Formats: sequence, C-alpha cells, structure tokens
Amino acid sequence: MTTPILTKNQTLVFDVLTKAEAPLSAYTILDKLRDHGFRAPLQVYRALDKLLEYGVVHRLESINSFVACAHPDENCHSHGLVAFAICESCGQVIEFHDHEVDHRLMDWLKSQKFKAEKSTIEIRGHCASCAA
Amino acid sequence: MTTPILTKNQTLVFDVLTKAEAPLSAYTILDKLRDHGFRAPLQVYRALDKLLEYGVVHRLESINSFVACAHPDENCHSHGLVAFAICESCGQVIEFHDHEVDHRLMDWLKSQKFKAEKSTIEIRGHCASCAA
DNA sequence: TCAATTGCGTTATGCTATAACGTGTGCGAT
DNA sequence: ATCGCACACGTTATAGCATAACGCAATTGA
Repeated sequence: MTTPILTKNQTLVFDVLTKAEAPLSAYTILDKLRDHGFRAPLQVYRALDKLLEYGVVHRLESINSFVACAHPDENCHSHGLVAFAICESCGQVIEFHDHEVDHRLMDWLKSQKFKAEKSTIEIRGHCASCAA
Repeated sequence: MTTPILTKNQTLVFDVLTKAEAPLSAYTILDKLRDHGFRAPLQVYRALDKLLEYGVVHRLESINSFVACAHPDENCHSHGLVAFAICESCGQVIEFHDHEVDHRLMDWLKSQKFKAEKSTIEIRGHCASCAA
C-alpha cells in the first residue's frame, strides 16, 4: 500500500507534526493551525485518522499525542511492531523496531490463540541528554 | 514493598475491579459505587492512584481503563515488564510477563542510554473464543 | 445525469482527568 | 494534653481529549 496524495488538511497536519520536535496533542495541532483556517477539533482528528491509516503518523497512547513516523519514505505498517521511548523531560521520542521482540510477542500470542491487530509499546523515562 | 491495609474507598474500588470480567473505566467504577456513597470522579481516581502505586491494579493506556492485577498475592512491580493482550470483542485481558522481551527491550534502551521508568505493552485483537 | 463516495465545516456533546479548596482523623513529639 | 503533621476524604469547578450528527461541496464513474 502506497500513501495516496494528501488533502489540504492532511498536509497541514502532517507538516506540523513533521516540524515538531516532540509529540503533539490534537488540540495543540489545532492551535497551531488556527491561522490556516482550522476552527474545530474534528478537522484535526479527521486528518489524523487518515494519516494513521496511511502509516505516516503514530499515536502515542500513553500521552494522548501524535508523532510523524521516523521513516518518512517507507510505509511503517510493514515494519511489524513499533516501539517508542518517550522522554518525560524533553518530550523527544525514539522510534524503534526489533524483530526479536516481535517474534517473541507474536509467539506468545499465537500460543494463546490470540489474533493481534494493533499494538502499543511505549517506554517512558529520560533520554540520554535529560538523564544527566 | 508489601501492600498496606487498604482504606475504605480503596477497598471498594479494588473489589469492583476484582469482580469485573473486563477492564473498567474510572467513570464506570464511579457508577458502580454510587450506592456506596461515591459522588465524584476524584474519589475513584484517588483510590486508583494508590492501587496503581501498590501494584495491585494496572492501567490500560490504550483503552483508558483499569484492571486488577492477575497476581493478587505477589507484588506485580517485581515482575519486570508486564504486557497485556486485550480482546476487542469481549474485553477480556490476558496479562503476561516475559523475561526475554524484557531483556531485549532493556538492552536496547541501555544502548540508547535511555533511563526507563514506566512501560506500556498492550496488544489489541481478538481472543481465542472471539476470533472464531 | 445521477448516485455514490469522500472531504470538509459547524455545533453540540460526551468521556477522561485534575486543580483547588476545605474537613476530619489518627498519631507522634514536645 | 495539645500541637502539628500527614493523610484520606468530600465537593465544586474546570481542563483536556474525542466523537456524534447534521449538512454542503467536489469528484468520480456507471
């Protein structure tokens, strides 16, 4: 699946996320786009839904925020599980993929006959710079 | 760290969660406890905070809900990482611990000099009974 | 041309979580 | 004993996150 051309709103939201240095909440995105005519949360959420579907944006469940995918080119859906390390000081996010963890989790799920659909792996703590 | 005696409110909330067959949101807990004098969300959240601190309850970030720990006796904080498989049909949750996944993630974090504090691993999908 | 699909805008609403205030109770130190 | 402290509790208000439901406009394809 290749990413379709983005609509105007989707582009605006995606650009804001791409330029941000940390995850943004939907309402923060809304505020940043008021000058571009955004007035209501739905405008943001609808764009986010599509961007998530295309795999170019990730949702961080543990902090109710969104980040642009770290692999702009390839489609992130093909990477298997994605994990995130989120710094609680500076907000920076490190995205990573590990097939070992993948397999281990998948094997376990298989043994339970559990059909996985979506996964969330998020570690909160402090990054190298902030741990000081 | 052993779990202190629970207060009245903590006990009420913990009992509701223990009897539930699926995770409950704070507001659902509130509704279930109105007959016991609960009137406001804070009464629930304050009890939950303590129960989370004691490690006898887990928060499921991806569905904004709470479950009683599957290991009532031992303290769950000592298990290292905890992961959850959450059925989107019946709501049932399977809790599991895997040292392999643990180590793998921890090694990765170490290589990034990231100091982990809290972790969230949640897989949504369908359990054996519901996948049919 | 017509119907179906998709994106968009708006208003209203619902769900999740916490701030800020004050009260009461138990308990150790002086 | 009583003072001070820590802690649980109750209440009101508010902040923050997300979606329902309506209608309009543009696009596309039969």
